[in-house]
Amino acid sequence: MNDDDNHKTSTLDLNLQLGLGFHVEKNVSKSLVNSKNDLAFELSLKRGYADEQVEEEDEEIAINTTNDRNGCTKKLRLTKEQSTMLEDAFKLHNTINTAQKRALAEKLNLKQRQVEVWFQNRRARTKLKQTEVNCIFLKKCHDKLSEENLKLKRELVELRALKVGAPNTSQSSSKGADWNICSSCKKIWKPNEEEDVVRKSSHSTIELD
DNA sequence: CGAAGAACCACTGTTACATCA
DNA sequence: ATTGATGTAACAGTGGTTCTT
Repeated sequence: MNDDDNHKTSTLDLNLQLGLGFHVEKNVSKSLVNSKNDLAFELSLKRGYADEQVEEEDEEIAINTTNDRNGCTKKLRLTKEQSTMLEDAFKLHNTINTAQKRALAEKLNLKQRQVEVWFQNRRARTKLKQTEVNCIFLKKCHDKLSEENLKLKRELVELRALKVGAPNTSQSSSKGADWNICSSCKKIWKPNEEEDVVRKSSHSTIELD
């Protein structure tokens, strides 16, 4: 690592510590990388050469994965410190650009790929959590509206009962009280005059839902 | 200028492993 | 010591965007 690299890393580290690097947009971050003699670095970054270079560097640093007998990568948990710092970075910005990824990976002794995967998984977890919160919220709304709807239907029944029970109507006052709310299906129904109470399937109803 | 292909990135779903009760 | 549940690191597949030819 040359002096320019050290300068770049220390600048980025400072940004990470101060939370500056995650407040800027992607292109602005690129201009940060682009400072001074970093034009060549940016060009190589654009062409993907930088990643190859970093991959080689990654092999030199300690990582949280080991190989088992079959050569498969074994998953090891991130340390508390690594998780905390990743969380802090995520709080500032839930996506990272290449430079930030590189700086974080270097700082945490991880591969860039690990940092990238961590952010992907973290975003997925956040989204899942938010979906759950939204579901709970919508369910509460639904329950509240259902309750309100039921209340309004009951009011309607009462008003109809009053209307049919009022003087100068052609119907008898007792008929208004015939409207019922089925406790199981929550339908408002009016049994036919000759209908058996048990034969609820044929009653005239008002849908509540 | 538009089309095709490459490279990159983010997202989603899945798998495999670590940890805990 | 064993087992099932849970959390999560890692991966594969896919689609969108950007750049190059």
